[in-house]
Amino acid sequence: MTLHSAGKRQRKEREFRFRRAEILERAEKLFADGGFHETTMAEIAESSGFSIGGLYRFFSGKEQLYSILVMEKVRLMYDEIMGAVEHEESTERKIRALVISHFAYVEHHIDFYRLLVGHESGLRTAGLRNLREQILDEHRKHVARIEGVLGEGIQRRVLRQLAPRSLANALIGIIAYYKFAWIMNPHGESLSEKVDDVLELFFRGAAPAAGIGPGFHGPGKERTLHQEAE
Amino acid sequence: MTLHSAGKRQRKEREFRFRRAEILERAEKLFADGGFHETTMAEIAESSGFSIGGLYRFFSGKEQLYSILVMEKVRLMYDEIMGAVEHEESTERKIRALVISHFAYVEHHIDFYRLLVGHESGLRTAGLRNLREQILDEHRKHVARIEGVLGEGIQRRVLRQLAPRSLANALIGIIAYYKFAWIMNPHGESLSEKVDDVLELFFRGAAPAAGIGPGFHGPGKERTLHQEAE
Amino acid sequence: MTLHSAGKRQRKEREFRFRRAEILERAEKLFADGGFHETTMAEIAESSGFSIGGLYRFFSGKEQLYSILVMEKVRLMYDEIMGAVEHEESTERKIRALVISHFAYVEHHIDFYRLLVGHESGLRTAGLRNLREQILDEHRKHVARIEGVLGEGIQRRVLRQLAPRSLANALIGIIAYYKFAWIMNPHGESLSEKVDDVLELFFRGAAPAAGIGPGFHGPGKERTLHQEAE
Amino acid sequence: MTLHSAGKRQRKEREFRFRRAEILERAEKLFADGGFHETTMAEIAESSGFSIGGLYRFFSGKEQLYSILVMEKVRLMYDEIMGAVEHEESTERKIRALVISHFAYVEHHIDFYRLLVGHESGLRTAGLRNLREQILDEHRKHVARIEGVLGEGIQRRVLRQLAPRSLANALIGIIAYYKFAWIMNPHGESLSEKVDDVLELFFRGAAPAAGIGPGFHGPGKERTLHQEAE
DNA sequence: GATGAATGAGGATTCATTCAT
DNA sequence: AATGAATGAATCCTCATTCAT
Repeated sequence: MTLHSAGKRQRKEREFRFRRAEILERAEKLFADGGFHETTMAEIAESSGFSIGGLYRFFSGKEQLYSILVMEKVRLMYDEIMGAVEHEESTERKIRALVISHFAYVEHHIDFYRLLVGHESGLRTAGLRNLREQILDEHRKHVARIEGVLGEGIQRRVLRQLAPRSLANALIGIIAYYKFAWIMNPHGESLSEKVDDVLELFFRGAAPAAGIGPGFHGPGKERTLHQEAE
Repeated sequence: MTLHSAGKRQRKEREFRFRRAEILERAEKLFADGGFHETTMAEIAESSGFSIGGLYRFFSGKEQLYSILVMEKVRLMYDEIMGAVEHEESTERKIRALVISHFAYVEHHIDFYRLLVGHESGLRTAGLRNLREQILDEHRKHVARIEGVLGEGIQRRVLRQLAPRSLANALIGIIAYYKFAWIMNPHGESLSEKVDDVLELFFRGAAPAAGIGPGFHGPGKERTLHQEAE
Repeated sequence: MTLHSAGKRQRKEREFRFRRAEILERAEKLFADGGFHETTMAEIAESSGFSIGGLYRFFSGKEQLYSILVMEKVRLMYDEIMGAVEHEESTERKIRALVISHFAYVEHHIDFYRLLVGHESGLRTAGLRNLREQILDEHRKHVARIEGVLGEGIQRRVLRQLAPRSLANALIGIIAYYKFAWIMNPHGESLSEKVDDVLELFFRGAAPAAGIGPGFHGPGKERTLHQEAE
Repeated sequence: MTLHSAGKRQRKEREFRFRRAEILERAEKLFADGGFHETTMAEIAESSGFSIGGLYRFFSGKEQLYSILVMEKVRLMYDEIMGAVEHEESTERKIRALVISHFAYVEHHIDFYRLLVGHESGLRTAGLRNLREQILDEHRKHVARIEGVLGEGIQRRVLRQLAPRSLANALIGIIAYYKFAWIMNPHGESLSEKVDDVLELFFRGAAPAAGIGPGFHGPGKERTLHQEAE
């Protein structure tokens, strides 16, 4: 009977998780469409096939539901992205994997991205202020890991001798804006096609290659900023 | 008497504008702290020294107040930024001016930036959906102007023969993320110091200059992506 | 100078009355269109060309304005109607004059009638409860005067030996409903054309004349109610 | 279980209707006392033993509550009245039944009558303008049915060859005013006692029967209007 | 006297959360 | 365990009235 109860409990447990996940999935869509305040517990209940009271068996309240939803997804997202990165060896392949997986994630989780982009970060209640901090923490960890990759690349002389933080800012910024632009505009083209674009710009920058063009000026700021003046 | 009344009306008019601006300023701070929904008209009234009813002489409602606040500031922001750009002649100075003025604007309008970053874009009501579209429109216009600058740079051979849109995405992305990172982190360092960082990364990219290092491979993707593998 | 001031005061007085009347006239239209609550002091001010504060020189508040408006008009109405009646000598001419002047008054004061018909009589505040009583009082006086006319008619054997109150109820009811029907329906036909209709029905009733038709049954209820059964 | 749930649902349904009716009943009293605007949702909630929010399970808002209240009652009223009429065969009995049931309805639904008499018909909002039209529509239907009865009476030679509309106006007018007078005055006497009064006046009019009195003049307006002058 | 800006009480409505069934 | 009816605090907005200018 111990075995039996154990099995029963396990099944219950599994079922519990399953239902919880289902609620989160439906809520994700609703929050993405309407934002936190515009979405009501009644709508979430309706949409997920539960009763209003039933939701409270899985979550202690609306804020917790929202926080858990966002945090779970944020962690999954960064894990998935960094997982792809860690499978690679060379710095360049890592960076390429980073861009690819970032883009793939948006493309496959549009609702979550819309939710995240539309997330009102200045929320006043304690629970949601906390959420904001947690999201930022995860983001910071993500940045740190990227800095690690880039720092390694610098040591390997694949990247220039700049502050890893600066390189990370640029890389993340370019990736983030491509994602934003894609989300905000009519999705004619796939984001995945832009991977090479991003890599090209991140690695080689916007200026024509040295030695080509009016003359060679050596690396550095001076060249970059005054080249045209000549 | 005409003169007298005219003067009076002008004074009233000026005072009206002044008070309205004052309300907006206070509201900006509150919205930045708490978001749209968490901020009440009563708080705005309290904070700006008006009665609740008084606010309605200046704005037809909370949504209008918020929308006007955001749109006025967004337009001012882009105008100020692009104004600085247009004073420059060379492409490189234009781009440098763009970065500088972007950064300066954030530094001088922290509250507004926090508001904009925390702006919940998934708001359901007609008025706020409209606001979202207007913000995006202004943003698109801004991007288009930057594309113009970059397109010119391409013609002048100061920038590589890439799609202006791609260059713009990269530049805006890097700028935006620097701003975001600065807003979100303890503001030890000034953002203005980072201008050269951004320019360096945007123009020259993350890879070491060609012709320096293990060998020269000519420009192009191949080099960029496989250099390390060698 | 006494004379002078007296003249001045008189002029002021006249002007005061004139302005007051003008306000009431404009307010009448607004109240007729929108009812008491839907009409704001600001609208009345706007419509009558006064400032909001200015209205309070003539009336101590909205309820008083409304009450005065209604009571003055109600009294004028009944006075005008009964004035026409009193000019007549014979009972029948008096009754005819009553109908005519009732109808004429509606036709010439549609706004006021709409106001009166739309008047919410169950108002809770002391001032408006009082108004309701006053209107009823005037109405009762009007009914009493009509009863007087009708009582006289009974004595003169021009009217049947019924209770004057009953005759009055019938007459007033018929008149009132004609007015109501006319106000509520597309005003194709003029109400004045209906005067003879009303008189015919009031005097002679709906049943065919005795002695004409299947047989004579003598006056009285029996005939009226069982005639058809035969 | 189907049976069980079905029973349960039915019980719920019945209870829902019951509570809804209870709210309407209490609201009727309050609206009758204070009119639409003076009555607050809080009062209705208090009076009917619900919480404020609870009312919104039954009605989508105050206007809907009011509209439903009025329309349901208006329809019931006319149905009940005309139901009594339709049970009769002869025109005279029909008319008598009409008067009786009109009077009975007022006597048994004083609150509703007060509400209807005090109903402010000039309400500005869309919902209440609509209500006004609906009330008028029902009234028009009622008038049309009465015209039908009277038209039939004309064909049966029980009523004079006048326009059915005119006869209807007179009958309805007399009935309505008796009701109004009764509602507005201290209710010493019962309205039902007045039925014969009304019928006598409607059928035979106010003038003495022809052939009785100073002389016989034959039927027609001339007699009616100039009799006294002779 | 005249103005109209300012006040703020008051009311309809929403919705997260609870809890009796 | 599950339900969903009930609660009532919280919020936006209106507008009669006042009063400084």
